[in-house]
Amino acid sequence: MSAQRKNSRQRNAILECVKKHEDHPTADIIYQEVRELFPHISLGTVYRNLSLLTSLGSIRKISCNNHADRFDWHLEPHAHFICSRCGKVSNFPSKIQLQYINDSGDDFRGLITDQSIFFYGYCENCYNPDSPADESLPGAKI
Amino acid sequence: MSAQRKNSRQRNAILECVKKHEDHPTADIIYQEVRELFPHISLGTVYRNLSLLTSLGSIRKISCNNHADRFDWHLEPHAHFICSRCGKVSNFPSKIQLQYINDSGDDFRGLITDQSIFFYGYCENCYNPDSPADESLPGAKI
DNA sequence: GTTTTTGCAAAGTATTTGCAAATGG
DNA sequence: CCATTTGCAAATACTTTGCAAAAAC
Repeated sequence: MSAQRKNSRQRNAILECVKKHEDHPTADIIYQEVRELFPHISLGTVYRNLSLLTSLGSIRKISCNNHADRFDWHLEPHAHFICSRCGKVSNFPSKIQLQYINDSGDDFRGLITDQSIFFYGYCENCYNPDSPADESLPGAKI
Repeated sequence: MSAQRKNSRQRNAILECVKKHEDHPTADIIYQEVRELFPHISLGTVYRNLSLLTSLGSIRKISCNNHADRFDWHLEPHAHFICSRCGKVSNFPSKIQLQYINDSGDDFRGLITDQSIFFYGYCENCYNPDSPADESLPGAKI
Protein backbone atom coordinates (compact mmCIF):
# COMPACT_ATOMS: atom_id res chain seq x y z
CA MET A 1 0.00 0.00 0.00
CA SER A 2 2.81 2.42 0.75
CA ALA A 3 4.42 4.13 -2.24
CA GLN A 4 7.65 2.70 -3.59
CA ARG A 5 10.72 4.73 -2.95
CA LYS A 6 13.07 5.70 -5.74
CA ASN A 7 16.58 6.83 -5.18
CA SER A 8 17.40 10.44 -5.90
CA ARG A 9 20.73 12.19 -6.05
CA GLN A 10 19.23 15.23 -4.37
CA ARG A 11 17.89 13.24 -1.44
CA ASN A 12 21.24 11.54 -0.93
CA ALA A 13 23.01 14.89 -0.99
CA ILE A 14 20.55 16.32 1.55
CA LEU A 15 21.09 13.39 3.91
CA GLU A 16 24.86 13.65 3.53
CA CYS A 17 24.66 17.36 4.22
CA VAL A 18 22.74 16.85 7.46
CA LYS A 19 25.27 14.20 8.50
CA LYS A 20 28.14 16.61 7.97
CA HIS A 21 26.68 18.94 10.61
CA GLU A 22 27.02 18.79 14.35
CA ASP A 23 25.10 22.03 14.77
CA HIS A 24 21.46 21.22 13.96
CA PRO A 25 21.07 23.12 10.66
CA THR A 26 17.83 24.64 9.39
CA ALA A 27 16.25 23.70 6.06
CA ASP A 28 17.57 26.92 4.59
CA ILE A 29 21.15 26.22 5.66
CA ILE A 30 20.93 22.80 4.06
CA TYR A 31 19.47 24.36 0.93
CA GLN A 32 22.37 26.82 0.67
CA GLU A 33 24.91 24.05 1.01
CA VAL A 34 23.31 21.50 -1.26
CA ARG A 35 22.99 24.22 -3.87
CA GLU A 36 26.75 24.06 -4.35
CA LEU A 37 26.29 20.55 -5.72
CA PHE A 38 22.89 21.08 -7.34
CA PRO A 39 22.65 24.74 -8.28
CA HIS A 40 19.04 24.36 -9.46
CA ILE A 41 17.70 22.46 -6.48
CA SER A 42 14.66 24.12 -4.98
CA LEU A 43 13.79 24.83 -1.39
CA GLY A 44 10.63 22.80 -1.91
CA THR A 45 12.72 19.73 -2.71
CA VAL A 46 14.80 20.28 0.40
CA TYR A 47 11.70 20.55 2.59
CA ARG A 48 10.10 17.54 0.92
CA ASN A 49 13.15 15.38 1.50
CA LEU A 50 13.83 16.53 5.04
CA SER A 51 10.26 15.70 5.85
CA LEU A 52 10.54 12.31 4.17
CA LEU A 53 13.85 11.48 5.86
CA THR A 54 12.31 12.46 9.18
CA SER A 55 9.34 10.19 8.72
CA LEU A 56 11.63 7.36 7.62
CA GLY A 57 13.53 7.87 10.86
CA SER A 58 16.84 8.66 9.14
CA ILE A 59 17.04 12.06 10.79
CA ARG A 60 15.17 13.85 13.49
CA LYS A 61 13.35 17.16 13.40
CA ILE A 62 13.67 19.64 16.24
CA SER A 63 10.72 21.98 16.40
CA CYS A 64 11.73 25.34 17.87
CA ASN A 65 9.79 28.15 19.49
CA ASN A 66 9.31 30.90 16.90
CA HIS A 67 12.29 29.85 14.87
CA ALA A 68 12.80 27.63 11.86
CA ASP A 69 12.88 23.91 12.52
CA ARG A 70 16.27 22.25 12.80
CA PHE A 71 17.46 18.81 11.82
CA ASP A 72 19.68 16.34 13.63
CA TRP A 73 21.17 13.09 12.41
CA HIS A 74 22.04 11.90 15.93
CA LEU A 75 19.25 9.49 16.67
CA GLU A 76 20.22 8.42 20.21
CA PRO A 77 17.89 10.35 22.49
CA HIS A 78 19.40 13.47 24.03
CA ALA A 79 18.11 16.75 25.36
CA HIS A 80 18.49 20.05 23.52
CA PHE A 81 19.03 23.61 24.57
CA ILE A 82 17.29 26.26 22.46
CA CYS A 83 18.27 29.91 22.63
CA SER A 84 15.14 32.04 22.77
CA ARG A 85 16.92 34.97 21.19
CA CYS A 86 19.06 33.67 18.31
CA GLY A 87 17.36 30.31 17.87
CA LYS A 88 20.61 28.36 18.11
CA VAL A 89 20.17 24.75 19.15
CA SER A 90 22.81 22.80 21.02
CA ASN A 91 22.99 19.48 22.76
CA PHE A 92 22.39 19.75 26.47
CA PRO A 93 25.62 18.75 28.20
CA SER A 94 24.13 16.56 30.96
CA LYS A 95 22.70 13.14 30.35
CA ILE A 96 19.21 12.93 31.71
CA GLN A 97 16.96 10.11 32.69
CA LEU A 98 13.19 10.29 32.90
CA GLN A 99 11.58 8.76 35.95
CA TYR A 100 7.90 8.01 35.82
CA ILE A 101 6.56 8.76 39.27
CA ASN A 102 3.18 7.14 38.74
CA ASP A 103 2.07 4.80 36.03
CA SER A 104 -1.14 6.42 34.93
CA GLY A 105 0.59 6.61 31.55
CA ASP A 106 -0.89 3.16 31.07
CA ASP A 107 -4.24 4.90 30.78
CA PHE A 108 -3.02 6.56 27.63
CA ARG A 109 -4.84 5.41 24.51
CA GLY A 110 -3.15 6.14 21.26
CA LEU A 111 0.45 5.67 20.19
CA ILE A 112 3.60 7.35 21.46
CA THR A 113 6.27 7.52 18.77
CA ASP A 114 8.79 9.97 20.12
CA GLN A 115 9.72 12.14 23.05
CA SER A 116 11.81 15.23 23.51
CA ILE A 117 13.28 17.32 26.28
CA PHE A 118 14.11 20.95 25.69
CA PHE A 119 15.76 23.55 27.84
CA TYR A 120 15.09 27.12 26.86
CA GLY A 121 16.98 30.25 27.73
CA TYR A 122 19.77 32.43 26.43
CA CYS A 123 22.96 31.01 25.03
CA GLU A 124 26.39 32.24 26.02
CA ASN A 125 26.41 34.78 23.19
CA CYS A 126 22.92 36.13 23.79
CA TYR A 127 22.93 36.14 27.58
CA ASN A 128 23.22 39.65 28.91
CA PRO A 129 22.98 39.98 32.68
CA ASP A 130 21.55 43.50 32.26
CA SER A 131 18.40 42.12 30.67
CA PRO A 132 17.37 39.21 32.82
CA ALA A 133 14.80 36.69 31.66
CA ASP A 134 11.26 36.78 32.95
CA GLU A 135 11.02 33.28 34.31
CA SER A 136 13.24 31.17 36.50
CA LEU A 137 13.92 27.52 35.95
CA PRO A 138 11.07 25.44 37.28
CA GLY A 139 11.97 22.50 39.48
CA ALA A 140 12.81 19.12 38.10
CA LYS A 141 9.40 17.64 38.87
CA ILE A 142 7.35 17.48 35.71
CA MET B 1 13.72 50.97 32.46
CA SER B 2 10.94 48.55 31.57
CA ALA B 3 7.81 50.03 30.04
CA GLN B 4 4.90 50.79 32.35
CA ARG B 5 1.98 48.53 31.98
CA LYS B 6 -1.56 49.81 31.58
CA ASN B 7 -4.58 47.71 32.20
CA SER B 8 -6.70 46.75 29.22
CA ARG B 9 -10.09 45.11 29.08
CA GLN B 10 -9.01 43.08 26.09
CA ARG B 11 -5.95 41.69 27.84
CA ASN B 12 -8.02 40.73 30.87
CA ALA B 13 -10.55 38.98 28.69
CA ILE B 14 -7.79 37.09 26.89
CA LEU B 15 -6.29 35.91 30.18
CA GLU B 16 -9.69 34.89 31.49
CA CYS B 17 -10.35 33.01 28.29
CA VAL B 18 -7.11 31.03 28.56
CA LYS B 19 -7.95 30.24 32.18
CA LYS B 20 -11.34 28.86 31.19
CA HIS B 21 -9.65 26.23 29.06
CA GLU B 22 -8.20 22.90 30.11
CA ASP B 23 -7.41 22.00 26.52
CA HIS B 24 -4.46 24.21 25.51
CA PRO B 25 -6.20 26.53 23.01
CA THR B 26 -4.52 28.16 20.01
CA ALA B 27 -4.41 31.92 19.47
CA ASP B 28 -7.15 31.58 16.92
CA ILE B 29 -9.47 29.72 19.27
CA ILE B 30 -8.96 32.43 21.87
CA TYR B 31 -9.61 35.06 19.23
CA GLN B 32 -12.90 33.41 18.25
CA GLU B 33 -14.04 33.27 21.85
CA VAL B 34 -12.96 36.72 22.95
CA ARG B 35 -14.68 38.10 19.87
CA GLU B 36 -18.01 37.33 21.53
CA LEU B 37 -17.16 39.94 24.16
CA PHE B 38 -15.19 42.31 21.91
CA PRO B 39 -16.55 41.87 18.40
CA HIS B 40 -13.95 44.25 16.95
CA ILE B 41 -10.89 42.77 18.63
CA SER B 42 -8.19 41.88 16.17
CA LEU B 43 -6.07 38.79 15.90
CA GLY B 44 -3.03 41.04 16.23
CA THR B 45 -4.20 42.15 19.66
CA VAL B 46 -4.70 38.55 20.70
CA TYR B 47 -1.20 37.59 19.59
CA ARG B 48 0.32 40.68 21.20
CA ASN B 49 -1.32 39.94 24.52
CA LEU B 50 -0.65 36.22 24.53
CA SER B 51 2.96 37.01 23.88
CA LEU B 52 3.01 39.61 26.65
CA LEU B 53 1.26 37.35 29.14
CA THR B 54 3.74 34.61 28.30
CA SER B 55 6.72 36.84 28.91
CA LEU B 56 5.17 38.06 32.17
CA GLY B 57 4.88 34.42 33.20
CA SER B 58 1.10 34.54 33.58
CA ILE B 59 0.63 31.79 31.02
CA ARG B 60 2.84 29.39 29.17
CA LYS B 61 3.30 28.88 25.47
CA ILE B 62 3.55 25.38 24.01
CA SER B 63 5.36 25.33 20.72
CA CYS B 64 4.14 22.49 18.53
CA ASN B 65 5.58 20.66 15.55
CA ASN B 66 3.96 22.03 12.39
CA HIS B 67 0.92 23.30 14.19
CA ALA B 68 -0.11 26.58 15.74
CA ASP B 69 1.27 27.34 19.17
CA ARG B 70 -0.94 26.57 22.14
CA PHE B 71 -1.33 28.28 25.47
CA ASP B 72 -1.62 26.87 28.96
CA TRP B 73 -2.42 28.61 32.21
CA HIS B 74 -1.22 25.71 34.35
CA LEU B 75 2.19 26.89 35.44
CA GLU B 76 3.29 23.89 37.49
CA PRO B 77 5.67 21.96 35.27
CA HIS B 78 4.11 18.99 33.53
CA ALA B 79 4.76 17.02 30.37
CA HIS B 80 2.59 17.30 27.26
CA PHE B 81 1.49 14.91 24.61
CA ILE B 82 1.17 16.32 21.09
CA CYS B 83 -0.72 14.51 18.36
CA SER B 84 1.30 14.59 15.16
CA ARG B 85 -1.80 14.33 13.03
CA CYS B 86 -4.45 16.66 14.50
CA GLY B 87 -2.15 18.82 16.61
CA LYS B 88 -4.16 18.30 19.77
CA VAL B 89 -2.21 18.86 22.96
CA SER B 90 -3.00 17.09 26.21
CA ASN B 91 -1.36 16.74 29.57
CA PHE B 92 0.70 13.59 29.85
CA PRO B 93 -0.95 11.43 32.50
CA SER B 94 2.20 10.32 34.35
CA LYS B 95 4.21 12.60 36.59
CA ILE B 96 7.81 12.61 35.53
CA GLN B 97 11.02 13.50 37.27
CA LEU B 98 14.23 14.44 35.50
CA GLN B 99 17.40 12.85 36.81
CA TYR B 100 20.68 14.38 35.83
CA ILE B 101 23.05 11.48 35.34
CA ASN B 102 26.17 13.59 35.15
CA ASP B 103 26.64 17.20 36.09
CA SER B 104 28.37 18.58 33.05
CA GLY B 105 25.38 20.93 32.92
CA ASP B 106 27.50 23.05 35.22
CA ASP B 107 29.69 23.72 32.20
CA PHE B 108 26.77 25.46 30.58
CA ARG B 109 27.29 29.19 30.13
CA GLY B 110 24.22 31.24 29.52
CA LEU B 111 20.86 31.20 31.26
CA ILE B 112 18.26 28.48 31.44
CA THR B 113 14.77 29.93 31.88
CA ASP B 114 12.48 27.06 31.11
CA GLN B 115 12.29 23.41 30.23
CA SER B 116 9.76 21.19 28.55
CA ILE B 117 9.07 17.55 27.95
CA PHE B 118 6.96 16.46 25.01
CA PHE B 119 5.70 13.12 23.92
CA TYR B 120 4.68 12.84 20.29
CA GLY B 121 2.48 10.35 18.58
CA TYR B 122 -1.11 9.80 17.61
CA CYS B 123 -3.96 10.55 19.95
CA GLU B 124 -6.80 8.15 20.58
CA ASN B 125 -8.87 9.67 17.77
CA CYS B 126 -6.09 9.76 15.20
CA TYR B 127 -4.45 6.44 16.00
CA ASN B 128 -5.26 3.91 13.33
CA PRO B 129 -3.57 0.54 13.68
CA ASP B 130 -3.67 0.10 9.88
CA SER B 131 -1.24 2.99 9.40
CA PRO B 132 1.46 2.45 11.99
CA ALA B 133 3.89 5.21 12.91
CA ASP B 134 7.41 5.19 11.55
CA GLU B 135 9.34 5.29 14.79
CA SER B 136 9.10 3.47 18.09
CA LEU B 137 9.45 5.08 21.46
CA PRO B 138 13.08 5.66 22.32
CA GLY B 139 14.22 4.56 25.76
CA ALA B 140 13.98 6.77 28.77
CA LYS B 141 17.69 7.65 28.80
CA ILE B 142 18.19 11.09 27.33
C1' DG C 1 -1.70 65.28 28.68
C1' DT C 2 1.24 61.63 28.00
C1' DT C 3 1.91 56.85 27.33
C1' DT C 4 0.11 52.48 26.31
C1' DT C 5 -2.95 49.76 23.77
C1' DT C 6 -6.01 48.89 20.10
C1' DG C 7 -7.90 47.79 15.30
C1' DC C 8 -6.79 47.42 10.86
C1' DA C 9 -4.20 46.05 7.11
C1' DA C 10 -0.09 44.87 5.24
C1' DA C 11 4.19 42.41 5.62
C1' DG C 12 7.05 38.70 7.16
C1' DT C 13 8.65 33.96 7.93
C1' DA C 14 8.52 29.18 7.44
C1' DT C 15 6.61 25.59 5.07
C1' DT C 16 3.58 23.15 1.77
C1' DT C 17 1.54 22.19 -2.68
C1' DG C 18 0.05 21.81 -7.86
C1' DC C 19 1.83 20.76 -12.04
C1' DA C 20 4.49 19.74 -16.19
C1' DA C 21 9.02 18.05 -17.11
C1' DA C 22 12.88 15.06 -15.76
C1' DT C 23 14.60 11.01 -13.64
C1' DG C 24 14.84 6.22 -11.76
C1' DG C 25 14.20 1.37 -12.02
C1' DC D 1 7.23 2.72 -19.88
C1' DC D 2 5.19 3.96 -15.58
C1' DA D 3 5.79 5.72 -10.94
C1' DT D 4 8.39 8.82 -8.33
C1' DT D 5 10.82 12.99 -7.87
C1' DT D 6 12.15 17.49 -9.29
C1' DG D 7 12.08 22.71 -10.13
C1' DC D 8 9.37 26.36 -10.23
C1' DA D 9 6.02 29.38 -8.58
C1' DA D 10 2.11 30.21 -6.17
C1' DA D 11 -0.37 29.29 -2.06
C1' DT D 12 -0.86 28.47 2.78
C1' DA D 13 -0.49 28.92 7.76
C1' DC D 14 0.85 31.36 11.47
C1' DT D 15 2.65 35.40 13.50
C1' DT D 16 4.49 40.09 13.67
C1' DT D 17 4.46 44.99 12.68
C1' DG D 18 3.47 50.16 11.33
C1' DC D 19 0.44 53.56 12.18
C1' DA D 20 -3.35 56.62 13.40
C1' DA D 21 -7.13 56.55 16.64
C1' DA D 22 -8.87 55.15 21.24
C1' DA D 23 -8.25 54.03 26.00
C1' DA D 24 -5.86 54.14 30.45
C1' DC D 25 -4.07 56.58 34.25
